This record gives sequence, structure tokens and C-alpha cells, in this order.
Amino acid sequence: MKIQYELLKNDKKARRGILHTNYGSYDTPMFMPVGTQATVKTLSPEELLAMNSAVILSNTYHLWLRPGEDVVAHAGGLHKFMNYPGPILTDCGGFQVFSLIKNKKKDIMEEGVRFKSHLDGRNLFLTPELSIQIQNKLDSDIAMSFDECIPYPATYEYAKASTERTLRWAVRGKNVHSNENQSLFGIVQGGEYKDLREYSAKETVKIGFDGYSIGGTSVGEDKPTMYKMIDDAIRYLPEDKPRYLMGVGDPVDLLEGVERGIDMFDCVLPTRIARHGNAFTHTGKINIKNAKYKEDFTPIEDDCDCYACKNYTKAYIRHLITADETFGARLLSIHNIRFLIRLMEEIRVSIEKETFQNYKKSFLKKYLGE
RNA sequence: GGAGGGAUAGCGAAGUGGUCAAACGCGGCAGACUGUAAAUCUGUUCCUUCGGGUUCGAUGGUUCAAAUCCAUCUCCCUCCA
Repeated sequence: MKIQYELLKNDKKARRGILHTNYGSYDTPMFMPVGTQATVKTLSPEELLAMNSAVILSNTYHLWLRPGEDVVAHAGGLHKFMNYPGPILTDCGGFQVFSLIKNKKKDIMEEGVRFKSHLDGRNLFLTPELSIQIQNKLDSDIAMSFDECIPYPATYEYAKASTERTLRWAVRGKNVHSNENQSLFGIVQGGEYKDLREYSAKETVKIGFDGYSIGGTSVGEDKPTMYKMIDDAIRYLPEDKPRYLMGVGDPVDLLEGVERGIDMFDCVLPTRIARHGNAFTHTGKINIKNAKYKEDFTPIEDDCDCYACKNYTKAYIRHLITADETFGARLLSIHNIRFLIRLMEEIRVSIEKETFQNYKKSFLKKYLGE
């Protein structure tokens, strides 16, 4: 069965809903941790479930190269392969074309994208059809349509041509999509241009998908520009389908996204900054490596219910990170993901009570220290 | 007792007359990170009232100029007895 979105309540544009999947029903708005290579770095599925995490995002490009989609298929699909009993969304590989090959030779053409493997340098050719076929085999619950993530800044001319091509790719991908149990999301592009965002959104909706995502944000633009990109696209997306803002996970941006009607977010931020020694707190991001935490024998946050905060002190986690011990990266990853998931939990309650604006205001006041 | 090697910034280690306040690594201090080529990357790390001041085991010397050359001393290592 395809995923179903059930809208429960609106608080202005903010939406409180439920995402029904083959692996359970989950509340939205939601945050999805990223497990690029079929694992959320340093964490086990059990740990993710313990922090009330739902969907995991994994990656077509990375699993295509290693271990190969056939290996995953022979294992019985991605759920079985990685022993994850919750929903899985696979990104299409478009972002990898944008990011990991940006300083090397790549050739984006109508047929697909030619580029070199980051593992062994061999020539690769990824097409919209291939991306979908790989995702079919991976057997994720949600597949993403193959897109080009437009760099910022981009000329209008480039953005227009790219956006139109992404639409053609979306049709091609949809045409070969054959997994009955897998939903397919379209991706709105359009760069920083209002009319292109409108065009991309309307045309993507015309093609018809199980959900819609907004891509091409958080690629170097400033925040007002990013919020405008969302505004320019989301107004044309249907109410009865989930809206997913790709690659966004800064707490401030989550609030701004929800305010505009986003239901799903994914981001590497909580896990990446964790490995680099940073923790989200309600009074802003902290760097646990700072000398001032050397003898701070209190949790990262007193009122946090995560495993790290319930059992360990800043001084200890600082020691682990400083000593390059993996347990430190795990504890901070747990805390940061739980922080964002708890943020979403509180956001959902506030939407139910129609107090989202107040919640946002008070959160930002503390978080930004204003 | 004899022969040789070595002592450089918190640590390791380059440098062997001027371009040396002294490469590089580690450690320290701080910053960045938004569909993960990221447990990565960047900055900084003698003192300073930013003019300058004081460094390369110690002391003395040669020289316009010494971490670099000479003398003596102190300590460390290896080999031979």
C-alpha cells in the first residue's frame, strides 16, 4: 500500500497530521534522521525507536555503489537488511550529483548525469529511470523522484532549464516506478525564482505523486531567501498530500518550515554536528569541547529525557569527544536527534492547541537569546 | 675508563651563518557544518601597552649578523672494555 496522509488540524498554515505507512502510523510534522549508508551513523535502530524516531532517510547513490541494490534486494529489502522496523525513505541521488561531484567533472544532460564514483573514480551514469529502479529494489517506503538540486546562486536561465528538465525526469521516473508498496514523491525545484518555483510546483503536482517535497534549499542561500523559496512553492501543493522540506534541520528552520505548512524534514545536521562535538540546547547550540565544560558535571540539558542526559555529564561527554571515543559521538547523536524529535512533539501539541505562534516565539526567544 | 651520537616552542620533530619567532605533526584554544565523499574542515597557539621584547641545554666567544661556527660546562643515548 502507498502511504496516506491524514490532516488532523490546522493552526494557520501549520499542519498537524498522521502519515500512515506499511510500517505504522506516525505523527506529523516530523523530523527524519539521515542514515545515508543504511545506518544512522553510530546509532542502532533500537536506539532510534527509543527516542521516538520514525522515518529514516537512506540514500540511493550510496547504496547503489555499495553494497549494490541487488545485495539489499537479496537480503529481503532495506528494512530486513538494516533490521529497521520503521518506515524508510530513500533519497534519489540528485543531491550527490549536486554536492559530492561539484568540484569534479560532471555532465548533466537530458538523458541523465555522467560523473565519477567517489569511491573508485569509475564512470557512472545515473538516470531518472535507474534511480527509481534502484529504489524499487531497495524497497524503501518512500522513493524520491530524481532531480537536479540547483546550486545557489544560479542564473535564471540555468534554473529554468534545470527545473524543466527535472520535470521531464519526474515523468520518466514515474513511468518506470513499479513497486506497489512504495510511494513516490516529486521534488519541486526552481532555485530562488518565484515564477519558477510556482511553475515547478504546479507542474509537479500535475504529474501526480504520493507526496511533494521542496528541494534546492539550504544550499548556501541566506535564511530569508530560503523561507521565500518555501513560500513560493508550498502554496501550490495539495492539502491532502504530505509536504517534505529536504535537507533542513536547524531548529529555527524547522519552526519556520512548520509555520509554512511543512510536514516532514530530514537533515544530517544533528548527527554530523554531534560527531563534531556540538549539542543542541534550548539556549542555543553548544560546543561540548569548550574548556568551560571540563568540570561541568551536569547533563547537557537538565530537563531532557534522552539517554545521554539521563545518564551522563557534559564533562564526561567532553572527555569522550576530546579523546576521540565513539561513545561520545553516539551520546551527542542521541541527544541531538532526540532534541529535534522532542521539538517536533512540542510543535505538534502547540498546533493542536492552536498556540503554535506562541510556542515558536518563546522557543526562539530562548534559543537565539534575544 | 674508551669511542660516537644527541639536547630546538607543552610534546615529537625539521632547520646547520642572514629571507628564523623558527617548517610539519600531535596536544591546547576557538570556529564552521542543513536531501552525509564530513568521527571532517578552518583559524589560532613565546610575551606584548602591537612600537616592540625575549627564545633554540648553560656560560663565554667569533662575526655587521648565530638555533646554525668555536671553547668550556651540564644532562641524555648507543657501542667497546
